[in-house]
Amino acid sequence: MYVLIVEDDVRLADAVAQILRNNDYQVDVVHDGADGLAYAETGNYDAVVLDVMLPKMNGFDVVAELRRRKVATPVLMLTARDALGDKVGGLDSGADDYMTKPFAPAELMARLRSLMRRQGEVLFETAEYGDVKLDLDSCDLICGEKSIHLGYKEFSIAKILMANAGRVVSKEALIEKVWGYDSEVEDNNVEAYISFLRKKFDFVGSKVKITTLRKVGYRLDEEE
Amino acid sequence: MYVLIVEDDVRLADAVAQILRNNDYQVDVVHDGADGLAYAETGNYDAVVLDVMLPKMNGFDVVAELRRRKVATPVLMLTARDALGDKVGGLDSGADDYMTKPFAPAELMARLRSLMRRQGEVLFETAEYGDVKLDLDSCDLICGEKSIHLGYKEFSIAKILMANAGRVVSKEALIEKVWGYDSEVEDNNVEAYISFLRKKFDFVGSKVKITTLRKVGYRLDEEE
DNA sequence: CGCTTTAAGGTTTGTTTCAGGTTCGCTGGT
DNA sequence: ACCAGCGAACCTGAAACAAACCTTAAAGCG
Repeated sequence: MYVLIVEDDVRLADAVAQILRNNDYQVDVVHDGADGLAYAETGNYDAVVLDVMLPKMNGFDVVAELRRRKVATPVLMLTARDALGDKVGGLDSGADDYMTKPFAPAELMARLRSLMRRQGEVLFETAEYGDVKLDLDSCDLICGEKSIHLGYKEFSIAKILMANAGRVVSKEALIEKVWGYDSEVEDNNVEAYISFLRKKFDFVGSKVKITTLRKVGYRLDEEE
Repeated sequence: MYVLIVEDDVRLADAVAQILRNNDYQVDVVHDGADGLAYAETGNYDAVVLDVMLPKMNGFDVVAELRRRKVATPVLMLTARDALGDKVGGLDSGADDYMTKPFAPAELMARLRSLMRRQGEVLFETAEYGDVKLDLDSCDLICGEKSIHLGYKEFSIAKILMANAGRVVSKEALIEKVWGYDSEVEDNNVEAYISFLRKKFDFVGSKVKITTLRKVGYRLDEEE
């Protein structure tokens, strides 16, 4: 479980980090909004703890931008005081929960657990679907005895498709998550990778297929 | 992105419309509750901004009626003053958010964005009428065990018909919503799609039929 | 070198058009 | 009133068309 802490007050940041580490979380800490956004954007965290008052970019803007970029990582906002305005602003801009400083360690943990549980229902964490597995370390696609290596981009796409198995993922979503929100990649690029992936799914003899939904996107399905 | 504004104060309505247009939304404005209901009911908007105090039919009743008719378009209610009663009433009757006048343009935009984002995630994944369902992700028409894929245009038309099930939809309305308000499409084109759709409704063995009303339009009906 | 991107031609699928047929409602004659 | 006949509106299948997508090869790039 990875958590990102974005908090400029170093003492508080350390304290929170300590609490989380004591509860067996992996923790990264950054100290301003711009860094927070950059880190969170990777989508590699299971939750983000985000202060409102931050150098470079305030917490609201960070969340808002994250959401705009279709990063769904749950965000717990910290605000200095019980300012109702902050609360409204926070939830509005896309945060999932909100907590006033100071707070008890137990409350922090409770809220975080709650957030991650909520997400757990929706997002697959296992890179596994049907008869195929995705080795998240080595980027190998595995099915039974056979396995084949995936390039990093192939791998990212496969991961996203598997996380949303059975649901449709649009080309735009793939581009945004794999290449970044403002990239100039052509649709054809995605198509090429889909083609590669199909070949590799085929090679390992999987029953899982990528089906195309014209004008809509792609979806991972299991052949019956 | 289409937004409907229902507000009897013409100056305010214009102001709001302007704000939205500046943010690249398509905006329609109507000035009383009855019209508001009629327009919103089409299901063709991504959000509705709805005043509480309205001629003909007040905002609460409009939302309540919308929800009763299974229209899930998110609604942002406007109320003249910070009357707590209004707020409770508004959220109670099915509105998704609530804002007091006067308000800052930025706040309006923030709340609208938040509403639409929320809609993107959770809102009905399927439209439903009689014994048929429309999978809004995969564009499949489903009835019992059978299902069949719809092309994008077919799908759009089916969606509009289902959103207005039991009511008549004119050919012009269909053309406007599916092809755009200034398109040069022939009526026959719509007729062709209606034909396709009938065939597919038939294929899945649905009891739902598209009935023609000469010189008027089409309507979705359930065979008794 | 392996991964990524670009380019080009081919394939499929959804869309539009067209032509002929059918239905419906109106009109005028009985 | 009734019915025949006519034209407008509508239906539908086939064929032409266009857009989206696939695939492969080859060119970049670290």
